[in-house]
Amino acid sequence: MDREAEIFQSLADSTRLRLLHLLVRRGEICVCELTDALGLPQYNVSRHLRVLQHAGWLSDRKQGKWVYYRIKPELPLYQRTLLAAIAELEKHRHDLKEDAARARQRLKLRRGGLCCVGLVSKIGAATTSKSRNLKPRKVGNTR
Amino acid sequence: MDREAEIFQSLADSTRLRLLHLLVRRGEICVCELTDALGLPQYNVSRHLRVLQHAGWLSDRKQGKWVYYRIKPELPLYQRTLLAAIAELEKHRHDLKEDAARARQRLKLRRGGLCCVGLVSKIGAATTSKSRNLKPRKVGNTR
DNA sequence: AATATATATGCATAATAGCGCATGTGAGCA
DNA sequence: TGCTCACATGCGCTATTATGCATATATATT
Repeated sequence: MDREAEIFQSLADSTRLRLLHLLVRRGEICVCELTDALGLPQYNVSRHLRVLQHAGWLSDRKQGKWVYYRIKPELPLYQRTLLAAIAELEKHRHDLKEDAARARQRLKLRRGGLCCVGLVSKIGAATTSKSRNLKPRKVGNTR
Repeated sequence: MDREAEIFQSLADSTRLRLLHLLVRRGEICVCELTDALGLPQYNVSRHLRVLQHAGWLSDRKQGKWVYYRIKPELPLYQRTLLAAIAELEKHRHDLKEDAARARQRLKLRRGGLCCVGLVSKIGAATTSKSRNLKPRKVGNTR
């Protein structure tokens, strides 16, 4: 598969569209926030992020235990056009609005720019629960 | 796979990007013309066209033995934005320019709006050769 | 040093996609 | 009526992909 087909391939998955959509809307978001916003297992989110990054969409930044992802700045025009199409998708898909709402709530919990400092007792967020890789309980309805 | 992921999936293939690109540029084109422009076996082109049509990109029109495909008019905004991205791709991919050049030559041969009237002896076009489904000999260089 | 948390990944499996080949279908023409 | 041509499709094969589970890695924290 050539380069451009790979880029389109990276968009050919509902989870990845949801991730990109959130990153387009909200800027830099860490994995645990994305995991909570989407209500999917962490390993799942992590792997889809890797696909998106490999396709050239994302850059990441490690800070402490967390990894923040964002849309790579300076994308070629056709990729920015594709992102515009994804943003436009929100008008067709209610689930993207729900993702955005959950993300908004989750991002409120940041303290000093950090994504989840001492959240365990506060909200019982999925990724900070005791059991590892437990499918997080749904924050809202997930389609 | 939901609707939008299916639409992106339909773009995640090099052959389909080439087909869409030609249809965006040239309007209505019949299968044999597309087959010659791409230099691929007819059954291959036919199947990819079906995928694109199923994803909602194309409408077709039968005329005699031929089937003409074109981009469906009145696509939702985000799909038109996607087509804009595909058109923009030409600046990154030389092969799309080559497709366009071969298509231009092939479309010149139309007579009275028909795609290939009595072309057999004239150009020995791939799809009009004696043997069925023989891989067409290359019209130009095909990557 | 031991433990807990955030993230990534190896492995097995099931689902899917593309391709080549042969053949079916339907229209036009001799 | 039979043949040819344009197009479509069923079948078998192979390659790729998504997912769940378990676990590795790395960075705090105690």
